[in-house]
Amino acid sequence: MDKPAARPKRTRIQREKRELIGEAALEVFSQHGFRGSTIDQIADAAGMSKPNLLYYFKNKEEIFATLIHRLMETWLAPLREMDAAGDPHTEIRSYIRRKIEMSRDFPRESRLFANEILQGAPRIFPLLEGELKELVDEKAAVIAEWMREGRLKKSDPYHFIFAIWATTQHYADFDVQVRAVLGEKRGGEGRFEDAARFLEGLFLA
Amino acid sequence: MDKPAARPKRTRIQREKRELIGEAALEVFSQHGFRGSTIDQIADAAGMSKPNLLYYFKNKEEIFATLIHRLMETWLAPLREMDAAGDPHTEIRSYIRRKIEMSRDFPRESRLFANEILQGAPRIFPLLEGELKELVDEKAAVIAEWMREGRLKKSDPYHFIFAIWATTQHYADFDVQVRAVLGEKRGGEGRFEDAARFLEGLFLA
DNA sequence: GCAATTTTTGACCGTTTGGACAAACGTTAA
DNA sequence: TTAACGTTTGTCCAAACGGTCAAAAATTGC
Repeated sequence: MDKPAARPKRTRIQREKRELIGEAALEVFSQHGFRGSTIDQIADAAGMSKPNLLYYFKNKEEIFATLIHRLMETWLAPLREMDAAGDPHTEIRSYIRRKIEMSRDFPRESRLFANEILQGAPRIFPLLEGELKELVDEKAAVIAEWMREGRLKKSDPYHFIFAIWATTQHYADFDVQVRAVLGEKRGGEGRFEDAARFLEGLFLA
Repeated sequence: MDKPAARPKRTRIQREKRELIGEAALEVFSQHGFRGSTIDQIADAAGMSKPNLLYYFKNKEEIFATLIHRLMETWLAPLREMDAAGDPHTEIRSYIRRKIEMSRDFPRESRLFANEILQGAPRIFPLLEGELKELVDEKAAVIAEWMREGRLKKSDPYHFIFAIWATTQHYADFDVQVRAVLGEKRGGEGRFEDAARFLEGLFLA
């Protein structure tokens, strides 16, 4: 209904190079934002010349759009996995764990996403209103049901989800600040484990 | 010890114009980030020409630096006000309230700050390690003491503070997303009040 | 082995941007 | 009135940037 999205047939090299460029672009974009990044920087990071890169992507905008759309899927996956038939505490705990793991393992993706939202989500607003809202509506209903059944402490399911997002992504997006405040001793690798434990206690009181 | 900071004597016009430029720069920088903003945009927003603006500020960097340093004070004020002698629940509740009010009333400041941290805090890292860390160390000790006395549910005081920061600032920084998900009905002005109530319940369980 | 196709490169272009500068304008106070 | 000082503007520049293009080089399919 939306778009046939006539999948362009790609050669092996095209697939590989687009992948390589995506990786390089993620590195650069997540550090400097869209406007702060240059095609030259990305080309450098990908080990190729600018015109060569532009042979694989029409322009800077298209690189960014491709990245962020791919990202959205990864990003929503953990929430999708939340199972209405499962045990509420187990489900919530797993969700928090997975989100913290994503902050630990994919901080660049998290920052790229944060950057886009901060700027007003110019490129993905339709997805927020559409796909994201639908998913959250669905899961909020699940949580609300759990609360009604007395299997989870009553509160606002939407703000409950927001709070999980905010706290878990904080450890990727505000990493510098977290490490600066925790200092040498507690700012090491263990901080994600500490965070996960704290958040489980907070949300599953 | 640090810098005599020989306060430059300014004329009335200089004070007024620098203020005007600061306001305009906040508007522009918070929307597009540092690299995404141009001096021309800021000059336009301030209703003056580019060379005129550069008569009041040496360069783009200095405008940004001035803004973000001024901002830090405002930002830390609510935490500073947390009183060790007060009632723990009242103090925490007030802190959350104040932070939510800041997200509602000064979203541009919040986004500017978030942007800076996201990029790795290139301009304010020393402040994070210094002033901010000291303040948090102090208040974390206060909270830890409250917990030891059994006047507040036990948890990690540092992550407790992080969680308050993350959740409250979320409503400024991720505003577009929050509104997109909540939709027409719940995404109106009332969302801050809803958030405040939810967060009080979450942190003061 | 060779022609067709895909990939890579260097040179180039128009625009945007941060910033410099000198000249003009306005204000103040002796 | 006038000299000194503060403010504003138009013009200009060099660098950075996004993107094009034609031609060279490499790869692929027969």
